[in-house]
Amino acid sequence: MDRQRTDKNEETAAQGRPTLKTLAFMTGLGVTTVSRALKDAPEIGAETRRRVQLVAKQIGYRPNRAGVRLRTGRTNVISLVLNTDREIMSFVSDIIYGVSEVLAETPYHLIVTPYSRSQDPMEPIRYLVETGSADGVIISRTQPNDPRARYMLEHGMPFATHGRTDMGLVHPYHDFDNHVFAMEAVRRLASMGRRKLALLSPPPGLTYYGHTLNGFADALSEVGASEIPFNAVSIDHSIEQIRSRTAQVMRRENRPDGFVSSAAAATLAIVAGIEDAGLKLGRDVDVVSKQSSDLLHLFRRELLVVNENFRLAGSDLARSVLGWIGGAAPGSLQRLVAASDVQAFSQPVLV
Amino acid sequence: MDRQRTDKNEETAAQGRPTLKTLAFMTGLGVTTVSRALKDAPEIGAETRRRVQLVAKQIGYRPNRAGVRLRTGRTNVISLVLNTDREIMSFVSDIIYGVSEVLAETPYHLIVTPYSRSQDPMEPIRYLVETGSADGVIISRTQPNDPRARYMLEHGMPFATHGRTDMGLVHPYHDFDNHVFAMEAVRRLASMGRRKLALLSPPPGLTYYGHTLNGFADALSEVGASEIPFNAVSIDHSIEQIRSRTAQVMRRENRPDGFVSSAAAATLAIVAGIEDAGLKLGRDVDVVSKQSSDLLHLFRRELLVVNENFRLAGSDLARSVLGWIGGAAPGSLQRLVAASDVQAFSQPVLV
DNA sequence: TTGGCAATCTGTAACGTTTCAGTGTATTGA
DNA sequence: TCAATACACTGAAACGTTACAGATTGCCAA
Repeated sequence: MDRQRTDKNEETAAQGRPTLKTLAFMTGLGVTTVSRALKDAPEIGAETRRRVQLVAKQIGYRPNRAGVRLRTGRTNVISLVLNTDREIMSFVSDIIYGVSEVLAETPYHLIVTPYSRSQDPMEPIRYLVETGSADGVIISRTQPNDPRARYMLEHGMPFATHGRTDMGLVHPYHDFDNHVFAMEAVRRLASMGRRKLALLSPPPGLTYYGHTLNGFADALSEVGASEIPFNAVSIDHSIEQIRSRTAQVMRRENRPDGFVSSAAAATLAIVAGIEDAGLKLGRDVDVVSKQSSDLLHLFRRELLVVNENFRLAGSDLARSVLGWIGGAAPGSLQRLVAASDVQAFSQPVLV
Repeated sequence: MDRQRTDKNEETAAQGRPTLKTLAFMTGLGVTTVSRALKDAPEIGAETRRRVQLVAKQIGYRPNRAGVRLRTGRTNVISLVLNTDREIMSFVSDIIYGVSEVLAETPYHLIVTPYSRSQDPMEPIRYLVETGSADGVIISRTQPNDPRARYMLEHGMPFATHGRTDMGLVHPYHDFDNHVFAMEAVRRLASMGRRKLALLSPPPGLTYYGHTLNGFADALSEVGASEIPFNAVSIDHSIEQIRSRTAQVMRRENRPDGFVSSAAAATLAIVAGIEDAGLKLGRDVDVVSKQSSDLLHLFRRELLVVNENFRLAGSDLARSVLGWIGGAAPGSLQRLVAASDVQAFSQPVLV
């Protein structure tokens, strides 16, 4: 009996990666005690606890994720659900960086769960919930009535949304105040004497489409400017579509003298369209655009910009999900980021 | 005995997610048989196999990842290792999309493993290998003598690199032919009468830095043009640094009349610098740039571009790692993508 | 008839972890 | 002195899967 036990432990100790059994053998304790000692359980003697933790650190013990997951059901995984064709480029990497930054200090891994044109957006969510592949989920392209959020709430899956919902259900979110953005943009254009404004909106259906539209409309009436309809396209459309539609609109009699654009890439297309029509940015028309990296001023110095920080969004979303998992009230994990002021180009300090 | 068994199975069947035990109970077979039947093992009767697979599909059975992982050591995970501050923006999302696209059709999940300024690039690699957190790894920012590749090769971890190494070791890679890119760029500039060329290179240290430099030099001597040194900056530098360095160089007596740029964002800075110096793109100087999305022509129509497809890189890298895991020879999983021709702006068809 | 063999199927153990239900020993209160 | 109790620790079982080593059956050759 004693011999067999010794054999078994030596066998274990000889293996590559240390496990609880290895630690138990080295400390002369039972596996249970070691497990408890590592998580600071109260019924373990202070000295034993220290000893175990010391040995664990020395030999570089790391709990086996599969073992923990099988036993507890906890995956230590946060899933970021992404639309792989619609999402605007640099946006995604920033969010991923932000999320990673937060998860790096935790035992959590980030898994990217994609879905594409053909698929129901619910599919990856159902997969995650049904298979229990993650402890928490981050979604974007949030809708006012978002079936994904409702589903996860019903199934007890912690999540955070990039953008708000409007279903009377409470859950963590991170959102940029697009209402204020649109208002400030309009006010700025108005202050420059622009009176006929067009909006290149977010994709209809998403929550911030409404916020943007309302802000735009509110400010229009505030400053007494009027809207030139431009709603056949949104920032989800292709560069070429936006460009040609802009050119079309700019060739009309009653053309806009100001644009508000919800995305930087789309702004490039708007400007191209303006110039296709033979008009000049800054003289015939001004454009206020959101951007997530500071590049638009290089493009045309006449552009007016408002910065939206997606890296911040990512880290915020990650913290929110972790908070919910950790037992915080979902209602306390909501954040609406104020839109910064509209910025014009200022000559950089040359070295 | 019989009663106990029945109880146990009924208990199981009542649970949320179906397991092999559930299937065993429903089919009246043993757990082992069910497991074998699902993976088309030869010693299972044809009818039994069909029956088990039918029931499994009906009740939506999905193998528990933790169970499989614990038992077999296989994680069904591919890890994409990313530098979270240096990587150029849109580049990353494209790669992720490409990888996802391939993994979506497999049982593999994609986990993003970040590392940042402060860290040793080896750290995430060691973590992955030591903890066995992934079955395969994708790395970028590859160096001629890359310790990460060597380490993974030594430890039997399948991987693929974005960019080649030059250590005499064979492993899968995906690379864009930057030698040809640089040559074609120089040739194009030469054909336009440009004779004094500057190169905004990739970061020194990375393998494709050398490829680019060599291609640039080779073509210079071929066409009899000369180089204006511009090697105090690389595409890893900040937009502002590149911009001011460019302006500096352009104000010199012996200024370049042509640029070759290895990245689109950097090209924006180069053009800004050129204009800061009071010169005009297309008249005083021409610029050939790589780009990964078709936006540079919107920026300045005089720009000449070569497209590099990072989404393709991603899917290629994913396929390579899977191939290696699946037993293919690593030497057969290498791909060098030819650089496409230099493209000038052509008026788009307006709708 | 019998031994052998192929064709199917099955129970048990193990992967590493945590939880449950203890076990043994010293300390306390009366 | 004895029971009660706090303290420190422990083995066994379970999570879901696969591999190993059988078990049962029918069939065929000798």
